[in-house]
Amino acid sequence: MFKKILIAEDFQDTNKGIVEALESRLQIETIQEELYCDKAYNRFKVAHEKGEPYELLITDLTFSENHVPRKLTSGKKLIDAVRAVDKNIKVIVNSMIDNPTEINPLFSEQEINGYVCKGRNSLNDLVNAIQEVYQNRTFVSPQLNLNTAGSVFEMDKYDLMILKNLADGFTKKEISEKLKKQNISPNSESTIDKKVSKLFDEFGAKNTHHLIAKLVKLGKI
Amino acid sequence: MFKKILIAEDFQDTNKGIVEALESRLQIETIQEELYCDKAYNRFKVAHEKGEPYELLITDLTFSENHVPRKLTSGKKLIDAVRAVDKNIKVIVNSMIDNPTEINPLFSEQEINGYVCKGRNSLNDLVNAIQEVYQNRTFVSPQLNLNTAGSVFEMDKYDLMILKNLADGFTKKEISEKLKKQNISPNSESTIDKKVSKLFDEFGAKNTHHLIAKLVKLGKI
DNA sequence: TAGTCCCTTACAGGTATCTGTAAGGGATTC
DNA sequence: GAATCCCTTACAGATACCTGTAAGGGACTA
Repeated sequence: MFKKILIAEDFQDTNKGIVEALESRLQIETIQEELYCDKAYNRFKVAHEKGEPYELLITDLTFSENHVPRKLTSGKKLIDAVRAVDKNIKVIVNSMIDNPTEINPLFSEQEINGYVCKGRNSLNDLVNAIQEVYQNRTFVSPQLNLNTAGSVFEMDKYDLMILKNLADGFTKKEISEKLKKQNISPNSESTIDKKVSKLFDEFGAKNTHHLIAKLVKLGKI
Repeated sequence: MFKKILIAEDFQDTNKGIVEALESRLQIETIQEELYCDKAYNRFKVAHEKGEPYELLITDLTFSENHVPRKLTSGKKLIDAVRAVDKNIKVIVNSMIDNPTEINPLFSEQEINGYVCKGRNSLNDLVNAIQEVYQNRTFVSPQLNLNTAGSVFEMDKYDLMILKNLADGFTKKEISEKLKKQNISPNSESTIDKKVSKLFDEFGAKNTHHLIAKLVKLGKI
């Protein structure tokens, strides 16, 4: 089993819950917790330089702001920083995000080893994840179905781009002109009209205001 | 000090972190944790009927869905249900929400006794909150400044209502008619036009799509 | 080759949004 | 009372959105 684990999680209650669970359920010599990405990174780096590196990083993705100035503002940045020093360190992300479009890039781009979605079973999932990752396997909380990322529930990139532009205040005419400049087709205002109207049906929206509000709430925009 | 405390929190790691902290820092005979509102309510009711009531409820506001069918779907509903049985039970809300417009009604309408905002100091805040509430005082996490609720950064209720209706797909004409039916003034389409246009400036939005997207992202709608 | 299907596009008409002007009313000040 | 300020409202014109129709083209099939 891992001998040294580093935990980065800004919610104090969650942080303590994880430490307590790991101490009681796994045989790990050193479990170190930090509330800030920067502090976690410093601790990791010092240990690495002393030749006593951490073998596993467990980190949240979002870290709230407060008065303390920060260099590393998110779990993603922490992972990048840590991997730049030690590209072999194992990483498990522990977050409340359950959107496959956000989680998949963590595996494909940042090559994390496990993803645990916070919830009613997350401590059990986390223990399982640690054991799986220790065996060089990846782990994903079972309630997540990452395979559905490209399924019928996912909007295609084109539709998403249109909606993002609308949400950013561009008119359909402006979007049409943008597309023409970039030689992206289709690009007529009429087609954009129709694409958006189709999304009304798919998402049960009455108009564009409604659709945008829904999609932002769903985290798709 | 309280003898019986009931905790409702759906994140297992957070849940355990709270229990562990309270057990180690406060002298409380019974600390009962539940992951579901319904289960928490049942446990509360049984204890009440047996004449061994819980004296304090600590609850989150949001509880994620899963396959388990639920009657009580949020902390707010749990509080209402519990207070309907025992109007004297003390309630502390422990949530990550930091928006005064959402928190203030908890005090004014649901008459909660304390609010702890999850974060890097939330376990310490929670311990303080329990001690304050035990002394019949209210407690709010110090990083929250609920007094700013009506300040320049907060939108007034009227504007918010208009934007919510727009985000729900109603046209300004429909909103105007709604207001007239409810005898709420002002209610002309023209005034609504102007209110929204003013918000464009305040929030740096180009049009209504942009404004709605921004406000949803800010959690105000 | 002809027929079919689907996507793209243009266009038109109706509706909704956005902006500006102007008129009226209440509150305050002088 | 008169002047001023602010808010509400009506109205008008320009722009943007939404829907429907129709024409054209590419892909596929018979």
